[in-house]
Amino acid sequence: MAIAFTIAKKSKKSRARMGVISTPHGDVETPALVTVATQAAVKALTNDQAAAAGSKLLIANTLHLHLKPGGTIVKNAGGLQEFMAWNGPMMTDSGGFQVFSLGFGRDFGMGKILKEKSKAKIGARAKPKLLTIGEDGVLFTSYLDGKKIFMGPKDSIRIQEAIGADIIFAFDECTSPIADRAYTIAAMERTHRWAKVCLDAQRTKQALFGIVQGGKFLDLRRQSAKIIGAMPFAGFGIGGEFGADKRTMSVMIRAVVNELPDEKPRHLLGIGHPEDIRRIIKEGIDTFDCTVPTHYARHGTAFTSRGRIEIGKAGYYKDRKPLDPACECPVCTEHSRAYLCHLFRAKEMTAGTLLTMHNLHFFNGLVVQVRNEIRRGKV
RNA sequence: GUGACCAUGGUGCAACGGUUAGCACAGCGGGUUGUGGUCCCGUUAAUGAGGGUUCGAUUCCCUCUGGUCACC
Repeated sequence: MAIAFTIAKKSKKSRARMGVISTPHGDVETPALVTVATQAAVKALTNDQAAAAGSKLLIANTLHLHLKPGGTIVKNAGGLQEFMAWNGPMMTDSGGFQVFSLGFGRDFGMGKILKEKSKAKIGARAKPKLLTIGEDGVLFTSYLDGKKIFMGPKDSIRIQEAIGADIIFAFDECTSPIADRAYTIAAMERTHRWAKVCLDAQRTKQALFGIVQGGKFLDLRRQSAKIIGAMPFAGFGIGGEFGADKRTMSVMIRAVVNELPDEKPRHLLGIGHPEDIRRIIKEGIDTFDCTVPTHYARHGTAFTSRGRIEIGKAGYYKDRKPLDPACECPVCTEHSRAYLCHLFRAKEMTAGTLLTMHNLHFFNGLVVQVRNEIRRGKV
């Protein structure tokens, strides 16, 4: 394996642990937030800005980079890190989430976490329009030019090998939150078969993580974790949805973590609102990625120690305080809410940049705080 | 001074002699958890003033007020 995972301390109060993931591109202290850089860029930021905000480990996306510019371009540029000049560790997500997000997600305007009000309209047997899922993989319709793109587990691994991140993920099917038990079982079992194909296909020394599925069904989650956890992966991702509320999420993660080998890193895919961070770390999650700090920033939401701020509200025109008086990030030390409000309403790109810098600083700070609490035996 | 054209939410436009006057932006509220890079949903808000024709006028006519353009 090209990465090593060292656990420095296990909590006595929870399943939390702290440690270090060592990669050819440097070390990452865990627990860690993985900053999303889908298209080989943290949207709105330069690499230096992302690093200054405390981001150590980035995750790019295989399907997106495959569509543009293509794995070969990245490979010929010297690999992902060389290509984007990021001097640190990186992951690539396999494209499995896009089976959902470009399918059901797009067709029904749905996130992977189901909100009560969207439930009614969608038939349980509805099929996404832009893709077809088969035993060997998924036929995507490119959102860029309408071309049909086939991607199966072997293709995803080939592409991730070309892209060359330190940690790569098995190709899975992220099911929609409305999927019924029968469909979830079929998709889960297919994901398990694909996991085996990914392991067999791999030719590089990159760390390959398997992905646990099983949707909102606790027994399926256990089953999936047991099967995937027994495979010789370097680490594990936990994907899909986790039920209706935060407590259910904890229960599901706990059930999965209990089945996974203790000595290998566990990555929670796509979860991480501020209020989730301590909760998921306590269940034994080592790394997690989330678009919330960056995505919300570009839509005008700043996260602060005192809650969310919608910086576009006209009232902030007159507010000369920083976003978060308790924050020491460059945005909070230099800029007022009034200025940020103006930038956002004037649609200046800088608004997205500054809010992203702040949000990442805030989220990374929360993780550091929890890490320190583990160190001091408080979590 | 004369003539033409115009006057519709905060702004820019649309509509028709007939029940709830449409759209965009702005405003306000909400959403956005393995990112399709400024998005999605909801909501507030208007026929310049006065008279006339008509069953009924934002629409047609007159006057006034205000504006734009042209001419003297």
